[in-house]
Amino acid sequence: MAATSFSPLPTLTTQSQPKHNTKHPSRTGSFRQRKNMKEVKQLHAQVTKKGLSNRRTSGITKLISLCAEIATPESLEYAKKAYELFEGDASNRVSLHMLNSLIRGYSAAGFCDEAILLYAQMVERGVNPDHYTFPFVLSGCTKGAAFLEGIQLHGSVVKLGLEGDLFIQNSLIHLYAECGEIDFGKKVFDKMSERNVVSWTSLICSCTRRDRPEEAVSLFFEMVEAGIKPNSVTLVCAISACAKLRDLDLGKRICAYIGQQGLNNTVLVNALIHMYMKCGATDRAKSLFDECIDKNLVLYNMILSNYVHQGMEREALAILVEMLQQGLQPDRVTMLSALSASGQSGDFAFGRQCHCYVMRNGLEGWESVSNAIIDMYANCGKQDLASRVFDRMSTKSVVSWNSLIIGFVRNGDVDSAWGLFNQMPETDLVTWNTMIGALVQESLFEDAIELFRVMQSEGIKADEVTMLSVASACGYLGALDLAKWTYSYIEKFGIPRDLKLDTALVDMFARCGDTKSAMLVFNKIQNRDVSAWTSAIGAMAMEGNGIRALKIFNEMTNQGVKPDAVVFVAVLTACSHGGLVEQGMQIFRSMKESYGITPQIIHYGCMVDLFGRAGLLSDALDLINGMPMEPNKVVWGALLAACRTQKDTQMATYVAERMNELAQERSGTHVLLSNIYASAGKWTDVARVRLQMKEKGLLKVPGSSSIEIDGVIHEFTSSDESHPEMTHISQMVREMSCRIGDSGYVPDLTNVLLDVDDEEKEFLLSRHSEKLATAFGLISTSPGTPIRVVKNLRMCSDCHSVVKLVSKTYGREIVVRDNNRFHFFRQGFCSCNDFW
DNA sequence: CTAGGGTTAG
Repeated sequence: MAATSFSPLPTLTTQSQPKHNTKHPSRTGSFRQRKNMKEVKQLHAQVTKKGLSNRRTSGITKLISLCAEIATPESLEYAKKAYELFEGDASNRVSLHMLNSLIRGYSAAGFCDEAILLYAQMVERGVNPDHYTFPFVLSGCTKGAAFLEGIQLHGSVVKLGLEGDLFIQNSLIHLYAECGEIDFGKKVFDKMSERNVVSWTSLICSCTRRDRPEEAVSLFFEMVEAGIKPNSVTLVCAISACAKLRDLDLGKRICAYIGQQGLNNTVLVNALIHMYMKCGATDRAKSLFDECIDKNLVLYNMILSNYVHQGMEREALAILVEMLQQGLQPDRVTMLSALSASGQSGDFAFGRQCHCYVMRNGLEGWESVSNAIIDMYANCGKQDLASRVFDRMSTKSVVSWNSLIIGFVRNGDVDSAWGLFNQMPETDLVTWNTMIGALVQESLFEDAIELFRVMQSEGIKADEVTMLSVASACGYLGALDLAKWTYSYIEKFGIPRDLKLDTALVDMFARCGDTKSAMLVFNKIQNRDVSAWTSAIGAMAMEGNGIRALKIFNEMTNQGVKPDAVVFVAVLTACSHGGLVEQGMQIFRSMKESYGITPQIIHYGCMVDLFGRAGLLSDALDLINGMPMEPNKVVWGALLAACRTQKDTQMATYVAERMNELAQERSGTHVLLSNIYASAGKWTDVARVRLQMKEKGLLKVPGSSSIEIDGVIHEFTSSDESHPEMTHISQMVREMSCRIGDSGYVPDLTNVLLDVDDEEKEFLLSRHSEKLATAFGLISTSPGTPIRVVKNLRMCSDCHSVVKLVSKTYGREIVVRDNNRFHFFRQGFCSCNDFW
């Protein structure tokens, strides 16, 4: 009797995606696959013809086996149809063989669910799986990380008395370990009476892949000690563990086991080259690469991604051209690098070509490729195209959402990013880091801290990227208590401190006026780069300690660290605040002469400031007139500020006229600059640019001062009455004026830039935000406590005199941070010696 | 007919 086989067989729906990055469900397929499909079609035609039943059966078996090997959705469709043609008893050995092959095919293609479904249907029909079935179906589970199904299958293995089978045990080890349950795998491993090289390799490989490379390496040596000889697969796993550890010496020790087999294994050579590249042994990697006779796609992809990671887009393009000349067809991994390179270099034309290639070759079904396209468009400033790609994606994960919101943030549209953030079905650490960073970028520092608190309450663990944003927010708020809390948070939760975070911490303490802590952190930094040195020099500049800033700068150059344009801004600012005119001029000259750095407009701005603060207005003007570029608002602004302190109205008028002649500066260039910083993760610099924009009036912002009381930040803007304690504060301001008036204080009305009568001027002056904040500080803290105020603009001379007198009259230490430096007031004197 | 390997987006 011709019993039909059980049906239905699993149907591949369009949503069905391989669970693991295996073979791609390509529309075109490779040459090899096309050739095989031809054979499949021939076999299929033979099989569908009527003929002798036993001949058909062997044809079907052969067909299914071939299709399983090809393992593409198309070939699997054929395999399924072929099985339906089988007319024998579903439970006989031949049928079992066919079903095993089918499961093997689905597993190999990464269709985990279908493999499991086939297995289930097999059992349902009373067909007993054998010792071939389990390795096949378990391999599918491994690719789909189907842990629970794996446990069930493990149970069936035991029930069928197959738990002693070496192949099945090895499959189970691998399954558990790949699901992140390495200890489950180890349990199986420990119970084995006999272990072969595959057993060990499975464990080693999983440790490497699950980010436990140290364990992988120690297992490798354990295995060698147990007398098992590593084969090329073992070596590949161990070597990639070394690549992850960036440990060249360990890598070399493992290479000793390569032995006579030499380097005739492509995968091994690829792994070695990768390891050398990751460990920084570029020359060794390059020579191995050049010696390679059969450079394959994976090798090219590897080199390509390495170049892209290092920001070497030109070299990346050269590699891409070379691989095309070799006749290799770029795959999705290639495209990930190519798209990332186009984004990095902002090459929209090339990026679009990449997008077209992806569409032509049906690679857009891979989510990672579509995400990379979103990144590319966002990096090229084409956020609308990025959104369109996002909208068209059939499946999108949290990564896709992240890519889109990061694009909005990068393109300066934080509102849209925020809107999406609230809509996201799922968030992860990157999402939160992006949004916190976005708020810092927008100079919404308190909101950034608040969002960080929300993130904690959601149970998401912060990492070094989070803390980078939080630290720079604390720094800009000048909130010392918050800064200290942030520092201990990092210590308490063992958040890894990389160079970037250390630098941000130096900056944070410096901006909170705690130079001691800043330098303590700085002194412990190993391998300081120029940014780290810059933050220390910046700390000195903020104190007005020009001498020490210069000392640190010299120390840096003596240690062989090459100065960049940014560090000179810090050094020149320090000279300016310290009144070191001669030294400043010398440094400025040395930029070009000794370091080959052409001064940019920002450096000229510093010099104008330097001359201006020292009262050398005509020198400042000469410098401006001799500048190789057109002076901008910043340069003129520095001189104007100097005119104000020097009370040189004639020159002030001249400067004001020049400023009015300037075309309205477009904020576009600033957004651009802040985006450049944002893309480099330099949130501190981003915030600085944003603040500069505000100060330059590109975004109009009134003078404001803030003070932190018990972890809460109170902000005052001039003449703002909204604070709940305003009545008390007003009383206090009046009291302050009276008491310091007795010590001879006379308001300096030239600080009011409005044309109003003197009484009104005096009132406006008394409402300057730093006075309000100081008054609030006096009310809210117990006698003797230092008061710390942060002001967003330069302190006016009247407030400066008032705070000096208040510090004496009330016996308080008062610290005011203005937009570029600190003033420490004590006993009627200020650390700046009235020069700022 | 069975198990283990190299590249992979924010």
